[in-house]
Amino acid sequence: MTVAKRKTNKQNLAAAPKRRARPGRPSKSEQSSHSESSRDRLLAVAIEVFGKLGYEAVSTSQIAKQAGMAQSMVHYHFRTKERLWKAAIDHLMHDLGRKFPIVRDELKDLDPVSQLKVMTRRFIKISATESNLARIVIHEGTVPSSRLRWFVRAYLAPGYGDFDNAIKAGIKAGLIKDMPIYAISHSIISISTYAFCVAPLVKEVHGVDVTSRETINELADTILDIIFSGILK
Amino acid sequence: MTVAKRKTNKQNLAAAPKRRARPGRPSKSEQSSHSESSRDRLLAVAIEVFGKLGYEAVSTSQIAKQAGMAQSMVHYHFRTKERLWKAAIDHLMHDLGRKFPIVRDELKDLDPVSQLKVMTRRFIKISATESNLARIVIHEGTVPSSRLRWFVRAYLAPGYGDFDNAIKAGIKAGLIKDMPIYAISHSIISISTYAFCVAPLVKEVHGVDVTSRETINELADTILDIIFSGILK
DNA sequence: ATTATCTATAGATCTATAGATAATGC
DNA sequence: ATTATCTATAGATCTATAGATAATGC
Repeated sequence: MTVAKRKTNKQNLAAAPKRRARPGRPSKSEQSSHSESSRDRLLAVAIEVFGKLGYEAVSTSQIAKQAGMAQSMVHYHFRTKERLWKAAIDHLMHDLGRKFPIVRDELKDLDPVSQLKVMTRRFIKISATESNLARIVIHEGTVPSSRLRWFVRAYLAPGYGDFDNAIKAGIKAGLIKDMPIYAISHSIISISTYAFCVAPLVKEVHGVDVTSRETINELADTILDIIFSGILK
Repeated sequence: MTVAKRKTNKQNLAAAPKRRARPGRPSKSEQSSHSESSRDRLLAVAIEVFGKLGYEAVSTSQIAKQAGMAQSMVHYHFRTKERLWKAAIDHLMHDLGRKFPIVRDELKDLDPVSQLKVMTRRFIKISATESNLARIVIHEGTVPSSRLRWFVRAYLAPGYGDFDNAIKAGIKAGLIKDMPIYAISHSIISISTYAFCVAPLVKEVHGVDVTSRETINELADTILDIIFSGILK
């Protein structure tokens, strides 16, 4: 019975660091050759591949292999695949919070519309430079699950809340049209993330590389313009 | 060695029809008890679950089970999982073409902006009632693959082309701002699909059910308004 | 003793094929 | 003979655990 070699989707998403193929705790000199701890490398790879392929489609072997260690290390550090996923999200959100520091305080003196503009441009930049967040949100958002509920409670609801509040204030101040708030925030968020999420699709359809600096700026300008004043002249 | 029962994501996405658990070609009377042929049932289930979970995350057993037949029937009808995926896309696109008939001819007499408005509203309605298309696009769009290239060539490029052309004409006529065309079409498409794609997320965050008729209409009105004239008063 | 690594393996599940079985259609 | 179904199975892969091994740190 000849069985065709099973093709899985392990298409070299990143180069794996050389694996030390012998058991036992590594010596300090060995450790320092990787700047990151193995736990951190697992997290970094997890964020990448969970974003690209989604939770179910990724195996712990793939992750370990790309991080350059044995599959069992995933379970040594995180016990289960699900806990690895949660730890990866925590790591990602903490990281983003550090790289793109928090919103509201420094914007206090601006009117709500100016606040919203700053927030939107910042959000576009985040989506462009860290598209894994938006990808993970979309992968998880299509099906109800305990992971989704946890993610929403822990991170997404507060994030949406910032946008919702600015929009609400803008409507109250008579600056923004009186439209349903959820519809406005989802519009802003979708338009700010989509193209970066499906970068390979955009490349395929329009030949545009949305990861290049100039394209990101061009897209950001266009998106801001559309959101606030539409495409009509 | 006690191994925890493996939890896969087979959370009853739909009720399976009762399976006839005996071999041999079914008699005609048996056949007519299902209105659809087993091939069509497989396609319908495939569209649903590939949309929800993505290609890799779905197994042929899950699909067969939900369609109420043995796993091997997938291979009898489609030979491989990949061919099932392609057949499902073909079926879906053909179906949509039938339900939402083609664009350009009947719109010839309108100015480009009016054309674009009609196209956008139609696209929103498609996304709302058949969210599997948008979901599959997003699942496939995040990673380059042969499936993505095929999908773009066969269906997506022509679809985007319609929008691109209307936008181009609008810019030429001086009605639409001179912004990059790809940026405008991706903006329209993202804003028209996102909320329906991540319906469970919207439900979780804002408590809004985007599958209800009134919400769909409300969202469509808001989206059209934003795209063409922005959120500012 | 603790920590961090590896190899080996259990038991479930995955895709695909082989082969039995029963109805249809010529 | 052809078509449409099923059961059984091969061989790969998946998650998780057990247990060996080697370095660190007390």
